[in-house]
Amino acid sequence: MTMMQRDDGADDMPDLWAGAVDLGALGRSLGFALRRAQAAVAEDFAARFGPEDIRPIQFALLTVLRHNPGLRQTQVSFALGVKRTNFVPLLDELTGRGLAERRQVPGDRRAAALFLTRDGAALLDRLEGLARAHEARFAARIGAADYATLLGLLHRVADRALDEG
Amino acid sequence: MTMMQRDDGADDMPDLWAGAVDLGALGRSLGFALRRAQAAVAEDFAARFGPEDIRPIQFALLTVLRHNPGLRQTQVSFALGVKRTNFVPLLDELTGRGLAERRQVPGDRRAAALFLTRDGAALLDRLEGLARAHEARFAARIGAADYATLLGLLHRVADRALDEG
DNA sequence: TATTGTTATACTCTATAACTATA
DNA sequence: TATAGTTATAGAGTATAACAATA
Repeated sequence: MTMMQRDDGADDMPDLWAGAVDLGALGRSLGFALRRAQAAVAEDFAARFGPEDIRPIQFALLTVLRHNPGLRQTQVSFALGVKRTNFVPLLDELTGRGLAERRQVPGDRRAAALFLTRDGAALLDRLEGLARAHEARFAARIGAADYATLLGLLHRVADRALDEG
Repeated sequence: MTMMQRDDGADDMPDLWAGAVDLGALGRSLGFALRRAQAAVAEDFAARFGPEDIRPIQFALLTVLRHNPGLRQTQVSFALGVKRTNFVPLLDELTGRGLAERRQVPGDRRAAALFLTRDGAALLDRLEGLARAHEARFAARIGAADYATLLGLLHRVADRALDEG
């Protein structure tokens, strides 16, 4: 129950103490609510995928490659919301670990088509089990119906209408 | 309508192209949905608060100081979900700009009590108008009722039950 | 001994500019 | 001229370890 720090270096960030503080308008801030939810989800993800040494964006990349073998680098980076310039080292790490690979594109010698390797596919098989448990945790926390509602609302927030600024 | 890059350095990360790619299980991933929503909200925040040179966490800090004058550094950092070690330079920047200040605590010479300065309060008055417009944009995007629902669901995701791992 | 604030440091994420080799 | 991928770099965000002053 105590929210004290562990002796030395390692802090923790107790969401529990926050209750004692008046957050004012932050309580009605979408950005702040997203931040808190992100932290909770990221913590659970790290606990499950950490032993496999896989971060969220890496899992997302492997998943996109499985469902879209042969996509160009730029297409994948855009789908993930990662600038193509930052995508390079991200992909490099996975290719370096033998999980993904670049292949030449017949018609265009500039382009690289991306594929999962056999090892990458095998790893992803295992990761998908972790992912299901990860999602299930939050579905259980707020209820399956609200979980589905939440996913839909988040995507509606992200999918800006074309007539908006 | 084109999602081409602007000539040179500046990429953009078109969420629109993502539709052409099969995201597979990512479509049912809470973390990925949070990431997309975060990006949309952060973009709007930056457009509005950028001219004031205020980032989300800085606005959050100013807001907490207004509603809780005299709190200790550690309490504020915990309320914001920022480790106290990372909180130091964050607060330093605001005190350096004359927006917040540390004061001595009578009973404890280790501690620092935090307050908004007059300038900080004046700035926050203006920022709160920007914040209202910022929130209103997303309330309008998905509807006021769904916006309220979304806020509630996000906080339920973050507020872990005590009997959970 | 424990806590408050602090420094130093490292790693990840994100962003811009500019380059190369192709087209 | 424009595009695909790349490099270099800088700014934030976040993490751990360890210290001084004080309790």
